[in-house]
Amino acid sequence: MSARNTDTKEEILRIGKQLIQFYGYNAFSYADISRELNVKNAAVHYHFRGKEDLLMALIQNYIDNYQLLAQQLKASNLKAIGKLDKFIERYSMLCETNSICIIGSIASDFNTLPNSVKEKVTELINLVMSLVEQTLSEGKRKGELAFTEVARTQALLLMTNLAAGVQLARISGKKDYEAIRKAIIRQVKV
Amino acid sequence: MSARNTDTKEEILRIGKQLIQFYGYNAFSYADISRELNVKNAAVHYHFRGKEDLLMALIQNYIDNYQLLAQQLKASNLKAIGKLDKFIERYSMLCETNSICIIGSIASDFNTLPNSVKEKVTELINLVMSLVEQTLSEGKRKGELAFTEVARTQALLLMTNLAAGVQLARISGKKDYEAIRKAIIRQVKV
DNA sequence: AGGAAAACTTACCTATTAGTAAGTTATTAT
DNA sequence: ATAATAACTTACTAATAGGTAAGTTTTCCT
Repeated sequence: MSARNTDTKEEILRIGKQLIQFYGYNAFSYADISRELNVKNAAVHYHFRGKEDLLMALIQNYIDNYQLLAQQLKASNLKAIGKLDKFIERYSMLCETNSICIIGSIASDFNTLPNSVKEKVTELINLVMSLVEQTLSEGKRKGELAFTEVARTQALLLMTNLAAGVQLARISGKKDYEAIRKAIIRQVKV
Repeated sequence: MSARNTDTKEEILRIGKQLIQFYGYNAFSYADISRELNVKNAAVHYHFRGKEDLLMALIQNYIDNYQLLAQQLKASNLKAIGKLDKFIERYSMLCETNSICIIGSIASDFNTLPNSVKEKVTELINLVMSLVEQTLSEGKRKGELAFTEVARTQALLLMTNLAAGVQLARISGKKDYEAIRKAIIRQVKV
């Protein structure tokens, strides 16, 4: 038999993330994951009892990841624009692969999800929103950014531009995403 | 037997639209429709051979609807802000029922759809985008609106704010949508 | 009134989905 | 070395999905 893969669990998460961002939560199955990993679907169930548990772990992964980003940005000596760039870059990468952000993907399927997942998504949204909002308001305070809306509203505008930007890019092309990306920066530049 | 319903086809479209906006394309089945209509699922297949055909008809419905709106706005003597309001109102109504726009819903499932549907969605997007873009540029020309981006980019920003706005509202609440809606207007007001 | 066409129902089918119970193999700790 | 545990596979479910063929009922047209 082939050598045992000790990080199947992480591989499942990696593939699950890819699938949800490319096809959507209700459009992929455990069979898709097990096929790509060359294991049986029961192996996926071993690591994540049900699809709901996998989704929960996936969202938690995102939360951990954004918490890490928040720390890194705090520790860095980047200006506000640089910090926003680091954030926006993630969406640009999604766009490259015709994928959409997990928040947008889940938002579409939101009404089919159990409450536990809904709450976890809310946690993720709150984290991302406060990261963007703080970056914006701190940047404004330091004179590195300029905008007229309150920081929270400006963060909402920025977030929705990005989230729907990658969605739209799938349909009408990547140039539209690029136009949005540049306009976002112009909106907050001094 | 009960009286025959002669507009089953339109009812199917109505319910299908509701389901796709509330649950998403890959999360509803013909059984959901037939149950609500008190017919058998074969009856749904009689009117729309397959799910793909139903989706096509649904998108065509939207196209017709937006073409009508474009005509109505052209024929009206509303100012640009008033025209935008008519457009935005549609999203506000979606938000009220925890629904999202069909474009956002389909964008999430885009990579699972056959090419015929993809092309039809592109047609819809182009129509909506040109409606918004024209309203914006005409408003600017008449001095009723003011913004610094080119009209096409401003339309992209507005569209993405709305599309993701209703998505976000599902998760973080309707107040966020309201904040976005008001900010959109401020962005283009003279 | 009678026939054609429309609008269904009945009764299937096949594929897939999420999931489980029980057994097997490999790894680790003692 | 061995027992426990982790990481699987084998071999199933039951439910649902999307779909079809053939028959029945209703409506429309003449």
